Amino acid sequence: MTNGKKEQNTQEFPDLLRENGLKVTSQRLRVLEEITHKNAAISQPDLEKIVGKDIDRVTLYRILSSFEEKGIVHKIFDLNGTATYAMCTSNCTENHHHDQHIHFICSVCNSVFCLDEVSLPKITLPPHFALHSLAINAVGLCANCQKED
Amino acid sequence: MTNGKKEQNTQEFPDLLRENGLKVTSQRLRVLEEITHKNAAISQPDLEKIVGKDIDRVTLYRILSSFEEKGIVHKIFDLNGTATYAMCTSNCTENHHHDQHIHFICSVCNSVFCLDEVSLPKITLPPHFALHSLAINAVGLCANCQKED
DNA sequence: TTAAGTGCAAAATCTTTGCAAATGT
DNA sequence: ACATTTGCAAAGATTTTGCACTTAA
Repeated sequence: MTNGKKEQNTQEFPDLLRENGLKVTSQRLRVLEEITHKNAAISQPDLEKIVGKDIDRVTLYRILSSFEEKGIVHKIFDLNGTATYAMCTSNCTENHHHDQHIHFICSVCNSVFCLDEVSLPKITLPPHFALHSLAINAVGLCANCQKED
Repeated sequence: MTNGKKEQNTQEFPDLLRENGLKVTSQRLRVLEEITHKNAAISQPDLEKIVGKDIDRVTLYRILSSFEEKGIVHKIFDLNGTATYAMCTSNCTENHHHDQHIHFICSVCNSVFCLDEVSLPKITLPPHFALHSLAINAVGLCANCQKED
């Protein structure tokens, strides 16, 4: 189980931004750090709490949507419909995401984990439905919350 | 492909409400009609447009959340994170939903379909994850939007 | 130097809360 | 008659927009 991060250390963030035609700013680096910091996807509200002292709320919105647009991060909605963000693993390009992995959402702590190593099932749809991608959310108890039962 | 409705005609709505300890009001009947009317789940904003003249926005919020709480409808988030609602098929009780079917979300018209007849795949999670339920969203083109390509 | 990015103010939405009036049983 | 439900007003939260100032390249 990973956070989907590309085994990339902090050093690589400026390159990541440049590759995507984005200027390297302290705010963007900070957001990248926070997103990769946790073992799970991070919600917009949580991000806001963490960086809110340093980064304007509006700027955060704009940074996150530009990251998503460029394929740097992907956006998952948790059980409450709250947007959460995780790094894209690979192959994600502008307006074309390949976040084809299962997400695990803990029903207790609401954490979102990207399960890159679990393979996607084959789904057969009824006639006249053309499948482009699958978004699978497995809901249950994460390791941490099981302990506390 | 169905809307998840229990083959129930309009006549049965009052019973459905009574069974769930809810009073039969014209507003609630109206919302039930609209939710079962379409072949797909309906979003809160769309519902609001349709019934907005007759039902207060706040009342709509309260009706939808009471329906969800009682297990009359279930809530799915579409690709934009917008709440959409569809009838529960069966076995849904207060605070315990069994909407264990795949949802198909059209990336063009954003419609959400409940695919009751598609069986759920088996997913094997990494150690220390306890699975409770699967929420699978298949994204692609629905029959209508394929025609218009 | 200059195009892109940021912060602040303000607008536009979306969602919740409190309470008096209306309604179903 | 009485508990629920509704509508309205208002508060609170979230998200977007416009614009002047700042910053990276």
